[in-house]
Amino acid sequence: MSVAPTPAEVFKALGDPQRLAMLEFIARNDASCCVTLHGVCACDLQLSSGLSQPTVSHHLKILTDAGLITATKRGRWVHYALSHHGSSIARAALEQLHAAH
Amino acid sequence: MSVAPTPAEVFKALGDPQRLAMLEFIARNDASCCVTLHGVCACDLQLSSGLSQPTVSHHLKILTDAGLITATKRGRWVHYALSHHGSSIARAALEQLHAAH
DNA sequence: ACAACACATTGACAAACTTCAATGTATAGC
DNA sequence: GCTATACATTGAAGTTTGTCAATGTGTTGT
Repeated sequence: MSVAPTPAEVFKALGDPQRLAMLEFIARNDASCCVTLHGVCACDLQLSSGLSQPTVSHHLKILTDAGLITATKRGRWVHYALSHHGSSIARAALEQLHAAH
Repeated sequence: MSVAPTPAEVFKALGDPQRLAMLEFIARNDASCCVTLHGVCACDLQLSSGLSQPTVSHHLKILTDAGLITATKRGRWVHYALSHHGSSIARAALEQLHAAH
């Protein structure tokens, strides 16, 4: 579905305070390493951010398209977890800049 | 004059293809390690990007404010070089995300 | 089947961004 | 001084982004 995101796309997704806060919230409550917890659903982010539900959904789509998080639907909920795909692209882009130095 | 840039500011500055290309150009022609070369001036970036002079100046200001490059005026020219300040902020923000994981 | 819930999508609007033409500022050379 | 050069700033146009209200889709429980 989503093609490989470009470095600029990843950085652009990271370039919003609200989305960075969402990422941090997901990171702190990530359950991808300990399966006992249920992880982070969109309603949690709606509560923590104070934004409206459509706005949260919009930001989550951008983060997902950038490969920064993964969305897995379980029942009525969609659980979000960190994905290393996007951030590794960002890290590689940063490294490449300083490698040419 | 410029206060410490926030991670979101740095990422936003990186989130534009033209600015990323400029950064890469500056990185490849950086002279901060070998003083014999004269480095990159704004006119070089104008030529390599194909953008107008005011647009190049605008992007360079954004990159400078984000702490990603430094601008040093020598005579009529302003020479731009990579700065590790901004990118280290970006790297730290990425690390912090995965440290909480 | 029906109601309630979790989330996505659409439409709309204000703010921000990208871009360039025109103009301003400072430096170098005559 | 005057002219040319290198870059910054201003003003304006078109596009994109962030946000929410309204609505749609799918799932759970009764």
